[in-house]
Amino acid sequence: MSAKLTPMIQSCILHFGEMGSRWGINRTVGQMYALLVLSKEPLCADDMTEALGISRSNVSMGLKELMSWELVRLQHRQGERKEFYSAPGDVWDIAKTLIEQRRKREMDPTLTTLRNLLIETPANTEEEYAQQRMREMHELIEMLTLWTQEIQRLDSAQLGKLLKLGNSIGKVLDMKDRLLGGKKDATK
Amino acid sequence: MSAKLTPMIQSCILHFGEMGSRWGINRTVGQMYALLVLSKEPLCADDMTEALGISRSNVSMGLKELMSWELVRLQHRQGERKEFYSAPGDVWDIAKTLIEQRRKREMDPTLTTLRNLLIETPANTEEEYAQQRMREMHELIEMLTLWTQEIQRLDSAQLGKLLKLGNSIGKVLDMKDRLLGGKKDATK
DNA sequence: CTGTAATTTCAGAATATACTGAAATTACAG
DNA sequence: CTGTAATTTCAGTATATTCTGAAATTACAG
Repeated sequence: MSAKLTPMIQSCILHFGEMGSRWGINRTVGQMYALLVLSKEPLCADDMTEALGISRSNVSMGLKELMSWELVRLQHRQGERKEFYSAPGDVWDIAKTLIEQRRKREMDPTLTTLRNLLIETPANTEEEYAQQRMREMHELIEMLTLWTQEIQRLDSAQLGKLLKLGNSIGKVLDMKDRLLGGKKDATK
Repeated sequence: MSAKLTPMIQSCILHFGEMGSRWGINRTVGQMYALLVLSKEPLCADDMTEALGISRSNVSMGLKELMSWELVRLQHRQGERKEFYSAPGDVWDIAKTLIEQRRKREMDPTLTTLRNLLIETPANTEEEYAQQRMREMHELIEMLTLWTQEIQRLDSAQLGKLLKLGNSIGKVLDMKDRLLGGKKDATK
């Protein structure tokens, strides 16, 4: 990581690099994305090469990865071949994309696998039990999937209000409790 | 992966092994956990060694990992040195633990880092902009943290009702919209 | 205590992942 | 078209992770 990044920005980039490896994306890709998010202006591949001190080809592969996650916007400039990249201006958009992509990569394949195993007829008691567990997992993951879909509908203006209200999630869940026929009546 | 697992159970275990590597836990640990979840009876380390065809020491390290995630229960039997392991009987308990642990590993360190960077005084315009993004990220992650805490309060009985109602999450969010002063009135 | 059946640790081997530089390809200004 | 400035690909290398077997440690039945 070489030129012209201030210590503060460097620290942040390094941290997201480390975190990146705990998510599916690797360290370098994490760093690249942090760099993009923290930059006001779109960056070209060479900017990233220089800022992070990694090879040009590594940047190219990282960008490909970020594109496949739909986390970056591509921009051209008049009369220039060079391509410029930027992250969405709204962090909630970024978060929603991450949630959506992770759902696709982590939940969808599992739902498919479980469904296929659940249509088989259990051969013995063990399989009966195992299928029961699979059924529960399937049900749960399907619900989480629904959940993530609903989240996609929340735009950042709504989210902003939510934030302003403090812990209103708690209130929403309390409301849900009533909705679900908790012991108390609907007027609290 | 050797003895006595039926094809159906094998497939499921292999799948969760693959998925495991997309989460923080590695393939073997994923397989071990699937095996535990699908088994009615608690298993000892040797059972896992045999069922998955991996070394005894690998099982030992995997169990250590699963213990650190608090995903397994440890049981002893009268007059035996051997230890037996099992997964919680309720998949929602498992999911809640996963959510909680991932929060600890993925969000908490980031919140700390961001907080530390945000108390610094920006040295120039770039840092000002960068700090603004960091502030937004911090706010968002803090909210997600609150969210996960609320989720911990949901017990599986409540979740069961939720499932029965179909897509009631949508309804809950609609209700939230109204709560947040969406444009429409509260009667839909 | 003591013997032994169990678990844990750890250095080295196997495997998988990430990174690089050089060569191939592509896009477009002129 | 053509030349060139850019991006992409990929084989080889470097690095990191996972797995193993052997040795060390631990727990407890007797």
